[in-house]
Amino acid sequence: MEVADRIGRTSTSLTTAERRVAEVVLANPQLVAFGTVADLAEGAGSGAATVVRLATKLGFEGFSALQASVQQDLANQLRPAAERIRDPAAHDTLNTHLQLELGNVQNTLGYIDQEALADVVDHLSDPTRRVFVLSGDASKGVSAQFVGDLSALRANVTMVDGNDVAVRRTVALMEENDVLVTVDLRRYDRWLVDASRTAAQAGVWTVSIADSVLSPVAACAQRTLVVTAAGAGPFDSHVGTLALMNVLVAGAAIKLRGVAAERLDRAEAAWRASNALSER
Amino acid sequence: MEVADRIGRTSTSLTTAERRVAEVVLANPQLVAFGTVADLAEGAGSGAATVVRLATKLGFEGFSALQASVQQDLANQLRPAAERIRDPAAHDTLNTHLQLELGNVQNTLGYIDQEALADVVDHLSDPTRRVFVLSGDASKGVSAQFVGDLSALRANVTMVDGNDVAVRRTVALMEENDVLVTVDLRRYDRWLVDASRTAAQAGVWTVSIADSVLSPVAACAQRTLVVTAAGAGPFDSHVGTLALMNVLVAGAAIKLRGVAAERLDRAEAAWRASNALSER
DNA sequence: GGGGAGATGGAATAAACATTCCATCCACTC
DNA sequence: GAGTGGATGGAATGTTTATTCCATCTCCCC
Repeated sequence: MEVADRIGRTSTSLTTAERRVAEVVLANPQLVAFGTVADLAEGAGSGAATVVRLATKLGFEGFSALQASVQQDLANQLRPAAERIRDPAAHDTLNTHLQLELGNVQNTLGYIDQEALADVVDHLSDPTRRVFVLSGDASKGVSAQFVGDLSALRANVTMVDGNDVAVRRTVALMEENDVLVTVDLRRYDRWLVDASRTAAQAGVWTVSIADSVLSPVAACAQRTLVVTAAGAGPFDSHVGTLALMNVLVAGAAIKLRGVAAERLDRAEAAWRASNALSER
Repeated sequence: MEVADRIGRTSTSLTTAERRVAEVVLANPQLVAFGTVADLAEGAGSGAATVVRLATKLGFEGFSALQASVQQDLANQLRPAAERIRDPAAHDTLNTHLQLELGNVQNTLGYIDQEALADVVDHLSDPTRRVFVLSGDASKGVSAQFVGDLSALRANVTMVDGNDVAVRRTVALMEENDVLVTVDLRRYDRWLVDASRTAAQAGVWTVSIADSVLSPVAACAQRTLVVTAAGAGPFDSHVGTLALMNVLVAGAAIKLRGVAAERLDRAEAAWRASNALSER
């Protein structure tokens, strides 16, 4: 988007009112394309003159030129995606990734077992149960993301991590009422399979997030959620997995509404207090 | 489409010139939405008065009303899946997520600045440069995933983490030839902004992965990659971010082909040796 | 605390525009 | 072939809109 580029390049030299206008332009381009200077000014809570000043500062002849640019962008966006894809030297590699990742999300969320999903969400949002997450090396990052998000909603969510000994100890200490989430794809890590088997035998309720119902972890899990993880590079893509985790977190958030909201508020307050906030 | 309906209903009573105009309206709605009476008249090879007469004949107050109607239609078509989804009480929550995440991937990879992308990949795959990744709290997981994957391809990839002091020290020790990747969305963490600013001032080549070109980190970065992170739950979704990171990793893998392959082989060998592998 | 430079919004101005009116044209009828 | 009805485009008109200018305000520096 031409306008976004220009805003990015000019962003350091924008005044506060101009920045407000720029934000509206980015967030609500239709207001620029279809509206007038006054409309935009009102949307940004600024004067009309500021809008025009921003337009010229971005290198346009005036508001009208800015508007024309946004209109062209939108017109491009309106063209069917099929047409759009082939024209601008659509770097094949990028397009490959796009198709691949869209497929990962589509296949992961599209063919999910809804009953299993509901059951898993139920278990994850039961505050009397502790939740442990066990991840293969390749998916450690997304699993950490999952643990982080879920921790914001409820207590007692733990990433089982560290060396082999630490993992064994943690697993040995799990109880019947606990929930274990294992995340492991393709080349399965032996230690993870062992650990989850041990936990399952101890009566821990186990859900496996895997790339196949045939994965060794799935065998000893109460529920299995299958993800598609096709990657274009040397690694599997965890985009589908992360999308699934977002569904789980969102589901838990709904079930935990009261508790979760309070937790989020407290976290928010703490964040504000410790400054953190950097407006500008 | 409201306008199409009206044209269909009125079609029998249209004069030839009016019909010509109506055809242009249907075939090229952008001309109506973005253009003027004169534009449309020229497009249809008719006079301006005919255009206005058609508008009133269709039951609109005048051309302006017709234009507003077409604009609304287009705006609906344009509204990102994010918004379109939640308004009609579309209580198919899973489908909501699906559309949302597809939109995140589509918008993140679809509108990326290819030049910036190539430049970033170049820097990430330069083995003489050290790579540091600095992430906001909310995106720590996906960033860890990124660091993990990139580490498998090349040496000297570090997640800048720990307490405030540790971060400051690490940043202070960065050199001109280093690369800093910052990942921060919306409610920006102050310490991260500060740290990246410090690094940028020290001459470190910085790339910002952010949700807007106006993000404070983008302001002090050489390059900015913008991601779409619409979330249905209480948190932003990092699915688009992860997809982008996969593109970066895959790009680096290609550039680093020789070195990376050797590293991957060594890792593979180590993994096999320490057992790990559990075929079954 | 006082002075100055830049930022900001409101009002004046000029351009663009939709709308309306009217003269012309065309087709059809008697 | 002349007359009549509607259709059509060009020009006048009044409104909306972008633009420019300027007074006021705010923040920073001395």
